[in-house]
Amino acid sequence: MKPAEQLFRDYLKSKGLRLTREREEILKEIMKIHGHFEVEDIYLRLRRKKVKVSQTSIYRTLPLLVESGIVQKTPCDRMKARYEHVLGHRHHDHMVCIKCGRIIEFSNERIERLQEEAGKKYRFEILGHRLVLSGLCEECR
Amino acid sequence: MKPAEQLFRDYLKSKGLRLTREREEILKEIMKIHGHFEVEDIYLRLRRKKVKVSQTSIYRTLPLLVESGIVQKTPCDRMKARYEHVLGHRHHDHMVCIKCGRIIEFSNERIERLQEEAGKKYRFEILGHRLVLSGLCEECR
DNA sequence: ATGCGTGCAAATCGTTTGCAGGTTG
DNA sequence: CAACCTGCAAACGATTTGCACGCAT
Repeated sequence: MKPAEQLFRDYLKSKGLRLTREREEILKEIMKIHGHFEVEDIYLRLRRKKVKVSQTSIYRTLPLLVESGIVQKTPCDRMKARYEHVLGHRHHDHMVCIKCGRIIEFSNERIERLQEEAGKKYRFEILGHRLVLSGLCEECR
Repeated sequence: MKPAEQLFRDYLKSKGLRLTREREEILKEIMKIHGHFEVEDIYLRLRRKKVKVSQTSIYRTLPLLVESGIVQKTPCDRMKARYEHVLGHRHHDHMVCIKCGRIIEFSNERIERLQEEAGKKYRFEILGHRLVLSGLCEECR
């Protein structure tokens, strides 16, 4: 069994919830997507494979996946929520184009280290962070 | 006349648009808010002062303010769009204690420079950024 | 058997749009 | 007058919720 599914199962059990076929299918599909996705993406991909899961179930499952640390909501300008799975993915930050909504992922080791330093300076224990650069992407500027 | 209003007037003129009473009131109110805001915030604040402006007008004015560089859309998780005015603000970042909610403002010149570098690497024009460290403050750890 | 889960359809919420009347140059 | 603006109400699209039935423990 894959770590993501194990994690999810443990999380659900700890909350007295169940790992149903639908939740399993949704998780499996999400783990196949490397990059951002929307609710509709999952729905269409599953439907294309004749896997029967309603959009409602996807909407209801996503918060559970976020809560269990497998999936993250990513920042966005648009109305539609975007997500990405986060297991086995190194941490990265985001640039969001305020014009077209494009999201560029990047990561910078030195920035991470400076954040740690800033934390120390204020005796603040950093448990997580989120850096978003907003601006114009190459095509929109 | 304040620079923001001048900027806006120039922008509008360049597009053949007009600086109406409504647009002026909206801009004035936005410039008073130091931090982020939502459409409804502006609406309620104006209404409380008996200034008559419809939500529709706010929705229609915000893109103009963004386009003219006075206001920025800030990335967000929620459904509601959030904005902030961007003129004449020194930038700072935040540490948020997840236990007591305390917010520590800090700024770090070297982090800013590294961000600029990262932007250049992707040919991304950075107009704003937002760094949030979440964790435990001195007293809560 | 007891709840939790499901899909559907209706409801909700933020935002956008069509329209009729008002204002500006 | 032509073009822009406004407020209202209706439309819209993403998400949430109420409900009746189904399924897991």
